[in-house]
Amino acid sequence: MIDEGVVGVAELLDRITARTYASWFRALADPTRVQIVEYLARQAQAMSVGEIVTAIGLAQSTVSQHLKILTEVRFVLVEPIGTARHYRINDACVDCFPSAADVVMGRPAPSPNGTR
Amino acid sequence: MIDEGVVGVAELLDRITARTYASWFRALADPTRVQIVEYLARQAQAMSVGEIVTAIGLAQSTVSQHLKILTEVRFVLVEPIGTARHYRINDACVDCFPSAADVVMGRPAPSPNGTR
DNA sequence: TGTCTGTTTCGACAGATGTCAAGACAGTGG
DNA sequence: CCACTGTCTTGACATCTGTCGAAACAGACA
Repeated sequence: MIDEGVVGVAELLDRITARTYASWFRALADPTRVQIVEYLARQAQAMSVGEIVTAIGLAQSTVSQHLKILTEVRFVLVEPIGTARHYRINDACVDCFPSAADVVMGRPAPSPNGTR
Repeated sequence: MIDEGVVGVAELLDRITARTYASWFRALADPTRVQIVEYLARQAQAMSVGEIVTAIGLAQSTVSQHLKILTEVRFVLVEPIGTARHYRINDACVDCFPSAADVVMGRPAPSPNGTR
């Protein structure tokens, strides 16, 4: 996809792709969001906002804002349950995100169905 | 009420660790820095600032600022050569960064000498 | 209907960030 | 010594970000 050019001319990662990767990294560029993601990743089931707020210890509007950011990049998924909303980690992103890190850091991306 | 679970305990990732991980992700939370890292990762040798500036196409002071950020988290290493400074990717971080991503995303970290 | 309850959105504010031009700084070579 | 060259630092500016309280919103239920 990146298409190594002809001679040693090292082309740049195109701006669109770079911006996409950056948006993924930016989603985890805040300690609170790191805690939220790591917390959700360790839960067997989806958690309500109230439970996450209790765990994190910040204002509910703040946590809601972080969850919005995390859902926009689809690191976490949301499912409405009655009047509540339950959030859970997106297993697909658990795979694709470290792979993106590999690519940016110059390592071959792991095979899709692969023996990672 | 929060803890001592009937169900899973689910402690939070401590703030210090979360802040450390977040600082790593933040270093790549900008498209320009993603391009710089990916560019350096594809180079066989260390590159001068001037070469990087040419590749990136932004002001020299801007690139210098980004390189400072990347060296602070040690994603990039610098070696002075005469009046110039050459930057290269830090292979150790090429390993540790995707591993950190694994941890945050709730996957077991790859083994240190691992068959990754 | 009206009132809970759980959640999102809004408005505000301090602080961080990305960018550039201009200036400072350190080797190198005349 | 002076000038040149490559790089870093500074100052300025607009924009973005994290946080909170307050307000808005929507489903459940009396």
